[in-house]
Amino acid sequence: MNHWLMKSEPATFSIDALAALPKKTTAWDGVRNYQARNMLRDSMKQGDLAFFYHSSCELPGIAGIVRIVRSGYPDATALDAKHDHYDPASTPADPRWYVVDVKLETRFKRIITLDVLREHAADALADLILLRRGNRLSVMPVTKAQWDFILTLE
DNA sequence: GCCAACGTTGGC
DNA sequence: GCCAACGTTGGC
Repeated sequence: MNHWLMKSEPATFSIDALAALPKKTTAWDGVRNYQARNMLRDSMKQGDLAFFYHSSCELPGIAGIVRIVRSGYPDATALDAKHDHYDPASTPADPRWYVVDVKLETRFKRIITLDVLREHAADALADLILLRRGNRLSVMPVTKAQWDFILTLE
C-alpha cells in the first residue's frame, strides 16, 4: 500500500465538504498537471491512503486522511464543455485527465499546519516534496516513514 | 494584493 | 528544440 498527499483549496473543496457528502466519497477531479495526472492514472491504487491538504487558505496544512476507493479513470469534467475544467484536447477515446475516487477516513481535530511540518524540514521531513522550495505539485507521494512521522504530529 | 517559482505555450 | 512570455500556484 502506498501513501500520498493531495492538495485542495478549501474554498473550492474542503474536508468538511467531503464529510458532508452522502457516502463521504467523491471523484478527485480537476487535476490539470501531467506529473500529478500520471500518479492518479498509473500509481494510486484502491486501498492507498492520502493526506488531505488544505492549500491557499488561512491555515494551510493537513486536515485529515482519505482512502483511495477507486483507482484512476477519466476525468469527466474535462469532457464536459460546460464545465470550468473542460479541456477540448481531452476526448472519450483519448482522455487526457484522470481522477481517483476518495473516501474520508479521518478528519483531524486540529490541522497539522504547514508551520509544524516545516519544523521538521531539517530532519524527519527533509525529503517531503510538499516542503520543497517552489513546489506546486497537487498530488505527491509520501513515504511510509514520512507518513508515520506526520501522524505523530497530530 | 504581492511575488517567487514553476509549467505551458507558441514563435522561431 | 530553444526560450521568452505568459498563466497559475500558493504562501505570506
